Amino acid sequence: MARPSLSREQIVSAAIEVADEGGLDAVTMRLVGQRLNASGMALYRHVANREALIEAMVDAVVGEFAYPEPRPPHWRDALAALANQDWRSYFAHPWFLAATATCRPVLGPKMLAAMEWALASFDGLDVTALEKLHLLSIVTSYGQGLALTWTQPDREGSGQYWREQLRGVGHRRLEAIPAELGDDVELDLDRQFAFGLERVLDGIEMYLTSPPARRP
Amino acid sequence: MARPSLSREQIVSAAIEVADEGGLDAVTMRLVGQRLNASGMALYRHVANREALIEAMVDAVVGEFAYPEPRPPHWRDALAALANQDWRSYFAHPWFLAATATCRPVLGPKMLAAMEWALASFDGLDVTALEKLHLLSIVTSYGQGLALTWTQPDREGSGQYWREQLRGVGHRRLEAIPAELGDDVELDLDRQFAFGLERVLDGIEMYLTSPPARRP
DNA sequence: ATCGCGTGTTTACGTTGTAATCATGCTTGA
DNA sequence: TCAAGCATGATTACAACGTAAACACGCGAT
Repeated sequence: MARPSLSREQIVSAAIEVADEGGLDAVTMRLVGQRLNASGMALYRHVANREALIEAMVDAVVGEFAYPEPRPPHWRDALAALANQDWRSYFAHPWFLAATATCRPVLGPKMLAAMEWALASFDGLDVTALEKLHLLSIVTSYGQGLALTWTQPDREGSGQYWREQLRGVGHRRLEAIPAELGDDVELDLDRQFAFGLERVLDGIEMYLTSPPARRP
Repeated sequence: MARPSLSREQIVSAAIEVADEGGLDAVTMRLVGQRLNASGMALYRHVANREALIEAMVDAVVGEFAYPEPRPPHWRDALAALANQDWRSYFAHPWFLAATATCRPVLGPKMLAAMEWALASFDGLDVTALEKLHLLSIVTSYGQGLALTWTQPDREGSGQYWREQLRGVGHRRLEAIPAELGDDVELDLDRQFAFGLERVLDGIEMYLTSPPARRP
């Protein structure tokens, strides 16, 4: 058979590059193909359709940076490392959360490996497997939710947009919000994430250290 | 002038109906217009473009259900009410989070009113305005993050999809996940949310009851 | 050598967002 | 009362999209 000049990984990598530069809307079959000196239709030999391509992109990003090995022995350090890792990924690929919100959940091999790493953080603690899953999803959900709102605007006006919004409208209506908030919204974002992460981990720790008999 | 037969609110409402039935992709200028017995181009007299329409849809949903008045006196009850309210909205309009992930953040009048309600929950506590904002965003982020993954798949196979994924692949690779997990994933979702919410609120309470001098 | 099939290309079609242009009829100044 | 003006919606048109269908090519097996 004619030896293939395109591979699925090549295509997914090229698509990720396109998305990093131009956003999810720029991930066009023709554009991704063009980056590989191929026609847009060539991609369909390796990918079912555009949606499947985006799912593959999501799974590729999940496995792009591996969690630290060996895993920190204490569950709190492990979950903090995981949360920070995910957080960086969301901003390295601002289209990522929009992709997970649009396509149906991806449970690819990379995602499974990540879950395996994460769930093992609770090894040795007196919790059921289902509780492990729920506690883990608290951390990941918090990070995803916070990043969801803030990964998008960076593409254009960045802080400018928020400064106008908060100053113009908010200053009159929301006396509770300090006026200087708009200034360093993006610089504070990492700090805000770290702050909230500690609260979330506190809540989990409170549960883990409570007597199992008193748990709901 | 010819009296308008279309209003901006009508258009936004029709678009929300279309999205509820067919998802965000179904929100087409022509389709929304058709629901109002109008051409697709007619919408452009009241809405800048499709993206602005979706932003208007987001703000409309934010204000669709008001938070309970009067606000529960204890901050924990107020935040729990807020979180449950948002949670219901995400599933009433499964396209909502995908819209916020795609468009840039919406800070419309409804959103500002909601933030005002929420921030007042912390009145009387010894926290700065910025801390109020951060604590609030922990709760909202957690809810958004958890819903982000789970509002999408319901459109098609629902639990079927997860059952296959978890059973087929996960059963071999993820011994930590109980096999019966896939059965009642969706029924347990509300319970999972409530469980995580209590952990998050515990973490916030731990912060609020700690001496202000020892806070970071 | 030749057959078959895996690979990429070309062409084509329906749908999308939206710019440009037109048709219409209410509102307003005289 | 009546003509002008303009806001509103309809029509037309176009580039770009996803992708189905048909094609051309060339290596592996026979």
